[in-house]
Amino acid sequence: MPQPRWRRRKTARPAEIIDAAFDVFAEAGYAGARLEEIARRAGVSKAALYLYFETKEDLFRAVVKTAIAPGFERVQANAAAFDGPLAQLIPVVLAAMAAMIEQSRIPAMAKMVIGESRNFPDLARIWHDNLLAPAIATFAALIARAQTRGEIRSGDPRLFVFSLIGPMLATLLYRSVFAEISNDPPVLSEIAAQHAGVFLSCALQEQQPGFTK
Amino acid sequence: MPQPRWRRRKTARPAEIIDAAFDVFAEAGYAGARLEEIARRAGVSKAALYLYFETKEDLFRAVVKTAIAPGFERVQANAAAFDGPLAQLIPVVLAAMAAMIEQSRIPAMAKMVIGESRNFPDLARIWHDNLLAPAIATFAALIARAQTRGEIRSGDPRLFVFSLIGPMLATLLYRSVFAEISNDPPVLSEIAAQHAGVFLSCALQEQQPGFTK
Amino acid sequence: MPQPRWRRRKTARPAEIIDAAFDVFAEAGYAGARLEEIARRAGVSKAALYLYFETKEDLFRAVVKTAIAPGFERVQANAAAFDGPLAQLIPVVLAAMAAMIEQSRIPAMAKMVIGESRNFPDLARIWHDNLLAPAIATFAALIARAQTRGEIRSGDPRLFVFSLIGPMLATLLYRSVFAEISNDPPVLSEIAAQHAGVFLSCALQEQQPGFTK
Amino acid sequence: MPQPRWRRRKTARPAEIIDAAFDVFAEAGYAGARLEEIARRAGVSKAALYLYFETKEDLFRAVVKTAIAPGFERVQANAAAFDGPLAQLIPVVLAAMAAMIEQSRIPAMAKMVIGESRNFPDLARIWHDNLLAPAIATFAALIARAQTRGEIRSGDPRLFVFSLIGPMLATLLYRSVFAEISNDPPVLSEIAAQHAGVFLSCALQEQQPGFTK
DNA sequence: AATGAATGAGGATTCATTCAT
DNA sequence: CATGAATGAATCCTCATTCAT
Repeated sequence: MPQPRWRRRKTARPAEIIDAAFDVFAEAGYAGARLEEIARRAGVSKAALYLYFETKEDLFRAVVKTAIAPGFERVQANAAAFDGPLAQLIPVVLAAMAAMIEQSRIPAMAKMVIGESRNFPDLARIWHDNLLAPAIATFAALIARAQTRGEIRSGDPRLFVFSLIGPMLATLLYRSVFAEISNDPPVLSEIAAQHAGVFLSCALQEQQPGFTK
Repeated sequence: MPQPRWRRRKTARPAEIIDAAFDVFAEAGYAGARLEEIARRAGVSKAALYLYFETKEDLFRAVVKTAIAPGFERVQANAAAFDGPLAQLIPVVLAAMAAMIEQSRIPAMAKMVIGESRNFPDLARIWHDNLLAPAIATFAALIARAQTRGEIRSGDPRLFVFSLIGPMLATLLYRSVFAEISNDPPVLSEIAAQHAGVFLSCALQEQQPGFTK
Repeated sequence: MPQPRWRRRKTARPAEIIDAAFDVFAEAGYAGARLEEIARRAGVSKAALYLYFETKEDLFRAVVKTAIAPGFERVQANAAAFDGPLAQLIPVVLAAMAAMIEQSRIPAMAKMVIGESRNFPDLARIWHDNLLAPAIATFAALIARAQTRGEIRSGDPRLFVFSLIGPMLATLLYRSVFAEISNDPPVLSEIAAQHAGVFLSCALQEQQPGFTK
Repeated sequence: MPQPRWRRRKTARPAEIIDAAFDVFAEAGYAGARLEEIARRAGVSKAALYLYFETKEDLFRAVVKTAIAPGFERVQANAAAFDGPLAQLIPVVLAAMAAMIEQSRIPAMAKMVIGESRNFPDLARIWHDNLLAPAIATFAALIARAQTRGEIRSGDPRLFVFSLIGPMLATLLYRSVFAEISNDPPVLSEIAAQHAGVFLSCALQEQQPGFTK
């Protein structure tokens, strides 16, 4: 009589279920995910899911909300607190982001948010308001400050943010979409390093003619 | 004096169906899409879909294959044929891509491919092999050549492609995911113009110290 | 190859389904009724039910509405049109009602309406407004007229309607509730005949003392 | 100084549960009733119900059996013991029944028995054998005796019982089915009073011709 | 070629009931 | 005695797919 057939685990259960659900949703999308499969992976019965979540949709929301990566916020906070020249910050921040993303489930999560945004606009809003908007604002502010200090050429700071972050997002998606297909997909940390160089090139280019639109 | 208009439909039907299906798949994802809705929008009966496509999956494949944007190939071909300095090509190419994307259904398509890649690995492969891989190869070759000419600093050309294209992909996804949420989403053509400047900064920076990792 | 596996019977189907549903609902009550059983008895698949009715509730409503017996209305109309002395009308009307009820499904229907009235207040209202209220009003008017003519003693006409109809309702319910139990349940037509005599006794009693409240 | 109040509950529990169950069954019918709701109203856990009742069905039976109104038996006993003229008894008995019913849960109970009789024939039998059959027999005997005394016209005594009781049953059901719908439903005590007069009219009518069928 | 009608397979959800504590 | 946690067995409902016309 080693373990009782089931343990009372009211506290642990929701997290375990969310965990299992994350995987299933990530693999199959919202509509394609089967509650039975989620239950199986969580090691509970289908009915048990309903002890913790009202509906499939409710569970999905919980999954998405849970995954608003805390790691991301830390990186962003560090960046916001930095006061030195941008040229010192950028390589560090990009490397930190790369490392954090690589060991998180952000890629799978990003795929889900992208794929289900139309069906769950409220979740898209949550991601936007809690994650993307603040991150963009933080970086835009850093860039704007750098511009006043003469470290960065003139231009729309928000667009510079997309210039800065975009390649990492592209890499991340490329990897997770074509994981099984491309035999040597780009590595996030490498893109981070090389792109930091590209981005910072523009720092001293202000006077150089010929490259503005 | 027969019914020529009715006759002619026979040829047009598959395309009309694919067209309607595109919209529905784009809005709801593969699993969430209802054949009934597709039929309704195509103006035919549900059963009629089966005259042209064996299964829902078959129709989805047709949709995705059809959407491998021809516009994209043209832009890429133009770029491949260009022989001048990269600094002249980049702004033109990015602007062309922005224009082409803005009036195409590529954003919706990208969302679908991203969202369903795990369920349809063969489609992911098709997109990869027919669209992304050649595009990346073309640009990587251009960059490599520019490097030998001393126009671009040293570094992995494939990664430079992500540096070049990533911001546009990020913008495109941001727009389509947060369309209803963000009140002034970045404009693709503007990102194209400004990012061209950023990217090309590195052309002459080779000797400048301090920005490599 | 005698009969095709199924016949196209779009027109007949809804009525057949309602018919089968009536029986099942009557036997098991709303909640206890199984759509599978209804489908089986109607000779269709469960899914076919949904071609004609949106939900189980919808089907139930259709059943109840359909059963607002047209026979009843005829009897009532005849009664309303009659202009002779009440003593001639009553026996005829009660006999007609008994005959009509005996060959209709009103008893089963009444059981259902009684049992589910709390869960389907709108249906209770429909029965009330379309069947009971008019019937009560008709009879109350007849009795009121008879009172002005001196044919019926004074008293609340609506209450007289309950005096007149109540025994038949009681009989009808007794029969359908205890059908399998009582070995000689009262017969509706007999109650109708005998009670007509009882009710009309009061016609000439007006002057007799001692029985008014 | 133990916990006497808590101890005492053990005895009270079953009755409390039956009480709560009565309400829920009355509101939703057997199938529609949720054990969870019953438990909630009884202030115990769902599992606790199973300490006192084997199954839902078992609990339902207990509810129905418990509700075989003792008040009813008293009224009936009084009637059976009466030996004067029927004209004196009837108004008193009907008034007593009206009063008793109005302050009891008989109406709700009647609805339940009517609604679930087919699913619980044994309960229908219990109600029949313990309540209705004796009551009918009692009144039929009274009427038969009155007939031998020349107080009541000839006719089937059992049918006279339905003539006598039917209007009250009709009123009771009308009130409980259309409680929320009819804005001035008939009052039981008034029907009792007025109908007593109607019924007794026939006492002295024996010789009068013209009202038999 | 086209479709209205029909269905089988399957999915989310509910609920009476059990079990370990 | 009492219960929170868990579940198996339905049950309603959906939808891709088929078939007779």
